[in-house]
Amino acid sequence: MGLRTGEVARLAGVNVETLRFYERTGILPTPPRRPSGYREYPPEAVDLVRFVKRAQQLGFSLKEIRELLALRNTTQDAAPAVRQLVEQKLEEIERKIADLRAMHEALSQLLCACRRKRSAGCPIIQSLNGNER
Amino acid sequence: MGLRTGEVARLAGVNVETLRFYERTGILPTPPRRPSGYREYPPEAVDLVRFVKRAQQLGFSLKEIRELLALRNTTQDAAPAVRQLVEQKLEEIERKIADLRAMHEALSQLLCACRRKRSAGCPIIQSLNGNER
DNA sequence: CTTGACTCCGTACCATACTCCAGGGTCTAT
DNA sequence: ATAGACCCTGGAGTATGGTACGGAGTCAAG
Repeated sequence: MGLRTGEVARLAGVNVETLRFYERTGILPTPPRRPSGYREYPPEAVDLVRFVKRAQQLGFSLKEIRELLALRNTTQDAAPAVRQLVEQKLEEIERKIADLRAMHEALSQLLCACRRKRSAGCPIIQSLNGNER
Repeated sequence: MGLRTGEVARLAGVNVETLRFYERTGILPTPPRRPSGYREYPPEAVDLVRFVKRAQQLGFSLKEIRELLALRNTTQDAAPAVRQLVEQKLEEIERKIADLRAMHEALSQLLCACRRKRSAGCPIIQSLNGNER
């Protein structure tokens, strides 16, 4: 009563080959197999794949996503190194949110046709123009 | 008194080749040239490249970024098609912000070690588990 | 017990976004 | 006037993230 590749793929909105690719590259854990060799995924596999897809849309690479996923198994008494990684990721996320907000603002401005005072530059570009990073 | 490729590249934190690549693929406008053939970039070119880099970190492809950049020249009386594109982008941005916030929440939870009641699943994965998109 | 849909594997191929030459010209400081 | 740092071009090469394919086995329904 596990899911087969085709079912997981359909439910998660990806190609079957993508599942194999994720397995090969360590994003997806290797699922148990039937005697026939067929993979039998637990239902959580679908959530996992959806997570990966969303995280990609947020600009995270598969490598980074692997790191994020590794944090799942972090015990409450996480090693300081892990805590540090999490803190770093939190900052990164905060930066992304700030950037997206600035971009949102710029686009809104553009939309509401509230033509700014002959602005000295394009608002869209200036939106993500924050000081060095 | 324009900037040369090396200067723009250094200031924007990219490779010189990347500038040429962006020019070839229509991300950067072709800059004026000296008689010698050397490119002379206006200072805004640096902002432009930085914008591209940031937008990429937010999960936008160069194709999408080209579209965003095209919106710069949108007049206040933008065609309805353009307005629609902007609205669409705004929604996309809102979704990304929501996803990032969820991710932030999940990671924070993990960090403060406030071990949840034997949660039925991993908070990180569940963070981006929102209903179909 | 066969048909049609599905799965397996390995390998090759693809698109995107760079990145690196080679072989040559330019610029400026000494 | 020449060294050393920089720029030019076209084209090949690389990394990432898949996608496609061929040949073979599996499985449920009729």
